[in-house]
Amino acid sequence: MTFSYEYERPGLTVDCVIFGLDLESASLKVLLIERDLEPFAGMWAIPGGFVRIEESLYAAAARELKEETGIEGVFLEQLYSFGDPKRDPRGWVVSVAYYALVSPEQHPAQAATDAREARWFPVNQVPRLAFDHAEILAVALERLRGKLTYAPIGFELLPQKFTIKQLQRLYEIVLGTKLDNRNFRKKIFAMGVLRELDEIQKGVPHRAARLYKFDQKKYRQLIKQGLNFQLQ
Amino acid sequence: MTFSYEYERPGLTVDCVIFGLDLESASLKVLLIERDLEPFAGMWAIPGGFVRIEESLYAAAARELKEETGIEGVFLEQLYSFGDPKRDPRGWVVSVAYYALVSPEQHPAQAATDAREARWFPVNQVPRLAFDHAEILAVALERLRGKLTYAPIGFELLPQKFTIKQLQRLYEIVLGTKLDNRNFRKKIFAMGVLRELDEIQKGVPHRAARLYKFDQKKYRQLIKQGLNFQLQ
DNA sequence: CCAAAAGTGTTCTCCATACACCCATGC
DNA sequence: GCATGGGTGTATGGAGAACACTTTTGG
Repeated sequence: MTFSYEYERPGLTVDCVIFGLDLESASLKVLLIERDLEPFAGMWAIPGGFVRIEESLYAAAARELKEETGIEGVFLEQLYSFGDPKRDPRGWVVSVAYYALVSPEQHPAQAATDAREARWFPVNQVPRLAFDHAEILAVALERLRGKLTYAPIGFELLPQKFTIKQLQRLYEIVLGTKLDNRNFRKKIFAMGVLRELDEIQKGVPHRAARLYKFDQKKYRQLIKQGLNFQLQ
Repeated sequence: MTFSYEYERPGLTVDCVIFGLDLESASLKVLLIERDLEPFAGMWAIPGGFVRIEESLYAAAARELKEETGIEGVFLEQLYSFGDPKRDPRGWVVSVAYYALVSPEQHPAQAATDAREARWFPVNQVPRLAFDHAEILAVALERLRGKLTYAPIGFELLPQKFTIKQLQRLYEIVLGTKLDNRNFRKKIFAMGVLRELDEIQKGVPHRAARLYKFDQKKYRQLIKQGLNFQLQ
């Protein structure tokens, strides 16, 4: 390794795959923006942009997320870096991809800086995407499905207060399986990471379900003790 | 996202955390190089270097691995990208870290381009490292331990032909646990990813153990069928 | 023949699964 | 009172964990 100025430098971007859960349509969605600028103007893409100097990768991802979609304060984790020399027609641009988990009702699609429009698409009905964004989305989906079974990140896709049935549907939708409600309840309660609230659902035309919260404190204690969250 | 030349560009490096298993000393080791150049000259570091234009990230990692240690043709996978603006005293340098798995007897430490020396260190006895390499190593270790339990990457750390006991020791060493040999055998055989060879160990002062090979074909069939490798 | 590691079965416990009915509420 | 989803218990099978002795080989 020698001094860096002897070497060509790539452009560096971050891209944020934003997942949201739509319980009504029972589908996992991804937030895309319609590009306003070349290259790929008019095409749909994962929101993202160039990293600024003196900015960490995480900070850049969080900034782009906010600038392009208005979303902030959500789960955001690095996914993978994409550096195929041909991935960007403008030249050598490496992208560090992140993925975010939000509950869409709290984050309606919102127009953005350099995009015409932002819109939620079901993950299995996305249009053709700019750059290598189809590949990035595929990697993100795989990560989400994998991580969901051994880490309690599912809660990030739900409102703070949720019913057990909603949590179960979340797993069914993302993993594409059917789960037995009795067994699911047993398992999720046995983990001891839910705090039962004194509230129930409002505005449903049938018996209202009890609401729960994810208990981060209890979860942290559990991992310290070496126990691991494992669903399915 | 606009044209890239409006933005500052970072230096881009790859770093390769190289893990090797030493069955004799029953320890997991990492291959480090002693830096010959500033910054951090004389200090130990993870091998790595700048990515060249027109080169994919994987290709850069594989090239650096070969140039700096002579190792090639081994398991090599992207780990994580590190972009803290202060991580390199020379300025803004982002690093995409990879990790490699090798069997050290097949890869004795070997001097390299811009290093004084290369040496294997037990992972819990590494010297102070240059840059943020201690953090990179920690992330790599965590990944290795995590992945070992659900993916058959352990074989990459052993010679092609190995005994069941060696495989068991591998898991014990990396995961830091003790395993029951009868249960371990049952489980590993039940997976059906080992091919029994007509050979036995040579040169041991006691009963020689049968040798096995990892059967990649069978493994691929199994994942196609949806079965998953799960140990512990 | 002795040291050292290889190799082998059984029991028990617990967790995952399968499965069907009553309950509470809004309309 | 009825439709709709909420909420509950039990029986069974299978996998993981615990556990100790015999076999083989080289020296």
